[in-house]
Amino acid sequence: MPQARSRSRPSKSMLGLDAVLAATMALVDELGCEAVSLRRVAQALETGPASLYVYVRDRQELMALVLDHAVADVVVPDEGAGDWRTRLELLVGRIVTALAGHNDIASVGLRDALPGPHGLRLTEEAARLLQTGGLDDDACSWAIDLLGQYIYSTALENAGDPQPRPAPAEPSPRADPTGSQTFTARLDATFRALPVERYPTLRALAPRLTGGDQDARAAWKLRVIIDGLLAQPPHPPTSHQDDTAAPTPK
Amino acid sequence: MPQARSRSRPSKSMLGLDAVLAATMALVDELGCEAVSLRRVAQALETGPASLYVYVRDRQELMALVLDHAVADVVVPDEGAGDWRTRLELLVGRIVTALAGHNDIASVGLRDALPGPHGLRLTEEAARLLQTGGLDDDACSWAIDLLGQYIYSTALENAGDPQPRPAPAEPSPRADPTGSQTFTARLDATFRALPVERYPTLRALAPRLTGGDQDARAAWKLRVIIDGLLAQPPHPPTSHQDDTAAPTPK
DNA sequence: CAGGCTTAACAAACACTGTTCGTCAAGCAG
DNA sequence: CTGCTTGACGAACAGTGTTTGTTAAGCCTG
Repeated sequence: MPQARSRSRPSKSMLGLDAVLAATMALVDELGCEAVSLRRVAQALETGPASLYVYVRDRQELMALVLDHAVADVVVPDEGAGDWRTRLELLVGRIVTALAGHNDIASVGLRDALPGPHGLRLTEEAARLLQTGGLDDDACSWAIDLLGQYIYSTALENAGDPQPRPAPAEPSPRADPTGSQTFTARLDATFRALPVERYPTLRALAPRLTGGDQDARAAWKLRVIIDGLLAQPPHPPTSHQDDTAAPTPK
Repeated sequence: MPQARSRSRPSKSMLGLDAVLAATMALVDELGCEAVSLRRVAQALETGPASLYVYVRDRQELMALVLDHAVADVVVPDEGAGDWRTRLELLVGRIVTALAGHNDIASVGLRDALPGPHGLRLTEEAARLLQTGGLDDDACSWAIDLLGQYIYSTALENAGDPQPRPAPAEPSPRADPTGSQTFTARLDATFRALPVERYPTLRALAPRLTGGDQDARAAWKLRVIIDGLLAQPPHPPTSHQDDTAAPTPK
């Protein structure tokens, strides 16, 4: 029996962790992760930066909580959605979409964020589906790792320009082409400007390297990964055979 | 004559871009990417922070140059190394090893860095090998994308603790288990501490999720990706068939 | 040689950043 | 009433990236 929590309602409105997360998420959507400072969050809540430390230990922890909050509404596909593979593709796709909808929040997951409760919920489901697919425990564990990398990388890639650039007061119409465009556009320009004699393959692929529908590309990459998982021998022999293509030259 | 100090030394002049990159790389190796500030780089070079802006437009550009510098010494496997697949696995493995050897420098590539000359050189070779393997242009382009995500994510994962934590003066012997260990160790602890009834699969996989040899894991993941690439139909029909497993519910 | 021009180097400053410390107001336990 | 906890917050600290203006040196032109 939990003792009735004294809802202390002092002078101010007890801003609460949820309000902090919501405000931070809004700022992430608008300005991008790096531009979100504790002072801006506090300002949006009409308080001082030190007040946030009641609910959060670090800026890192705040961003990790926001990252987890971003996937809170992802629902796992139920049994009627299809077989395990269809369900897994659906699940992963939903996670990517949820993350990509909040600017570059996925970059937090790529670096140093431990999975939060919602992330763990989705990870559990993904692992369960992989086991249903017949993967053994080792493949399952490493597949979870690989899928995590795919999810965060792809969400970040689909998130669009990570730096909306606060738009200086006078945006010169004939701006420097290397600084004003989208990241994808700059990458495209880089490939198209390559000298043909030194980079024949990349020049030939240049139109395709950055083009195409993002969702179709993401779905294709996910299909590649799952096909690759299914191509692994379901039961690797007891001894390691890692000398076939080990990337350790030393 | 206001100043006849010893500072104006001809030998002091011309610190050079290479010296800046070398100093930055050393600091990245020692402190990690985020802790590298322009002031620290300048201090290592015995100069002021503004001097760096002669060679570099941004901090971003500096880090991008360092990232490219990190793969400068990667040699592409020659024709005697084996077939295209063996050569590709060797090439990618070398890139991952080179990046992982410089702390969390790979995080720069995951975010916002355009490929530099050496990155382009290696990308060209990877694309060439993929074409040799029989992949069509679309698959080749998207495979380059996928391999890039794999390379940076895996290099970052293999780089070890991204925050060496400057070690406070009084490291309490009974330290908080959530703050003092390696990231991998904390992740491992997170999985092992999960309630069994809610996360049965993750709890069962917990020992394997974070364990194992990093190089073997990386090689396995790369094998999965290439197997998946080979499993794709070599010639997708002219029209898109992206409705089979598209992750866009809308 | 003088004069101009370019370049590298820097000091100082600006507008911020994350984080900590000390304090203050409110509610509750004794 | 006193204590004590909890949340809120002003002020400050030690940094941060970047800009600006000012030097000193080298180099080309005349």
